[in-house]
Amino acid sequence: MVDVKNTESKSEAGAGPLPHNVHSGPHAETYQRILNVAEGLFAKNGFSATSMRGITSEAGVNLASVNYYFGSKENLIVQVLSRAIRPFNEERLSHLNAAISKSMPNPVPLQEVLHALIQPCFNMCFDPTKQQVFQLMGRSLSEEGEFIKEVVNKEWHPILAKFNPHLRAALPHLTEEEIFWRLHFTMGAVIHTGCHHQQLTLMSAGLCRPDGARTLKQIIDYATAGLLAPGSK
Amino acid sequence: MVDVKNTESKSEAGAGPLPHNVHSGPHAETYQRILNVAEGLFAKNGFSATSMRGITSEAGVNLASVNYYFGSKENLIVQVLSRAIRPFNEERLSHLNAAISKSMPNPVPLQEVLHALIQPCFNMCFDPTKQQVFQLMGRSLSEEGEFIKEVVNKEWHPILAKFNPHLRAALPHLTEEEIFWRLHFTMGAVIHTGCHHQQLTLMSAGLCRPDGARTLKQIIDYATAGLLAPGSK
DNA sequence: GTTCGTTTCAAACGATCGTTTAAAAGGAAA
DNA sequence: TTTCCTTTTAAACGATCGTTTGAAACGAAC
Repeated sequence: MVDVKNTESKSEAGAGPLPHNVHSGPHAETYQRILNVAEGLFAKNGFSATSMRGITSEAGVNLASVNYYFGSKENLIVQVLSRAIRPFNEERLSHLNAAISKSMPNPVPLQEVLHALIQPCFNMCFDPTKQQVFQLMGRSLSEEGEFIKEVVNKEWHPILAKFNPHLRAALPHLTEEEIFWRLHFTMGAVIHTGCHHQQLTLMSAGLCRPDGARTLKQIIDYATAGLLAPGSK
Repeated sequence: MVDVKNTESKSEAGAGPLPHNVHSGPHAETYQRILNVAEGLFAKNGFSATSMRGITSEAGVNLASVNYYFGSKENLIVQVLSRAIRPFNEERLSHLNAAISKSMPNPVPLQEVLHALIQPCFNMCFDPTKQQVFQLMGRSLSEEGEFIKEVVNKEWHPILAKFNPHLRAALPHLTEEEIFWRLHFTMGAVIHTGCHHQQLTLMSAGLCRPDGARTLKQIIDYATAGLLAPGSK
């Protein structure tokens, strides 16, 4: 048996999604199955309300498998979050790079910067096979446990660094501080809409029936105007 | 002993904050102490991560007191939420009514409608003695348990009904559907900012140091422009 | 077939959960 | 003081929690 206790419990998880254990062979199936089921249950019910027994029974694996592969529930949460966020942020970056190439040598239009930032959100949260991932991210901001926010912030930071200069170029009338404010508002609108769009349907008595394309257009129109509003500069 | 089991467990909680038990006398102290402590712990750690033992020990009351006065943890959550939301929404309405009187017979300017809707949020979440309440409301949208969302929606509905005609009057260029979309975006920005403003400080590396007044001005500028953006009408 | 490292398994660990119970304590009315 | 109802209390209920254990099952190497 592999000794799992020598590994740091507060594991920094190293550079990426590396499993808690060194494992090779057919185990990959169990490992991945746990990740997939955990992602769905965490998204649906929250972290603390999801039990390891709920995960393992739905995944059809033994209860001890989670601690065998991930060491602890806390580390499982970190792995689930990291895996969920990564491809999502990669899509943002590839959209932005495409927009940069297309606009070269001119600055990227604001709408296209916003599109690259936001489109992956709604592409995800209206896809029945992936919507749980976005719910998961929205939930992770409100959930107890500081280590959860750390994961989200760690993944968000390089995205911000890449988008920031293009926002500054597109919004020369704003101070850097104002850009941060309005970007924060925009992300709030995106996250809230992505996670709670059923509330919009409810509030409008069915008048608004959000889907990916319509939601994207509506929020880009709104955010573009909000960001372009006069600043103090 | 009062028989508590004949009362409906899935209690609709009647018309308001009425306690689970009919009680009169000095008990009010225990009852209120539970509500106050529960509010703080729910806000800080979430509903399912907060235990009854944690509540009662911090409140200095007996463990059984919660079930005696509230019947169940679920009903305690409902009571805490309802009590927290009510004065907050009353402040919104009184601000709106003041703005109506001032503008009479002209329509209320959009900025003032937004001010009435938003100001109580930031008045609350930057007040150290009340900030937990807003965190609680933001959390309640993401938390497991459908009954939680029901409470929030029930309290939100009359607010929407009262504000809606003034939004329509101030935004004649938008369809009703578009107004709902953009109002939803605005509330997303408000809730996200109110609940996670420390993330803004982090993201801006300390450049943005939100306080009630500054946050209010920034978000009203942003949301006004977003709502006034051209529509499809 | 035997060996050895990996993975799975059933079972149990101690801890904590929300809730219930029956008795004790308290306090006003008689 | 006695009565009656309200409130508080300590203790226990069964259930579930995350985690650990040691043995069984598996699969390649020899």
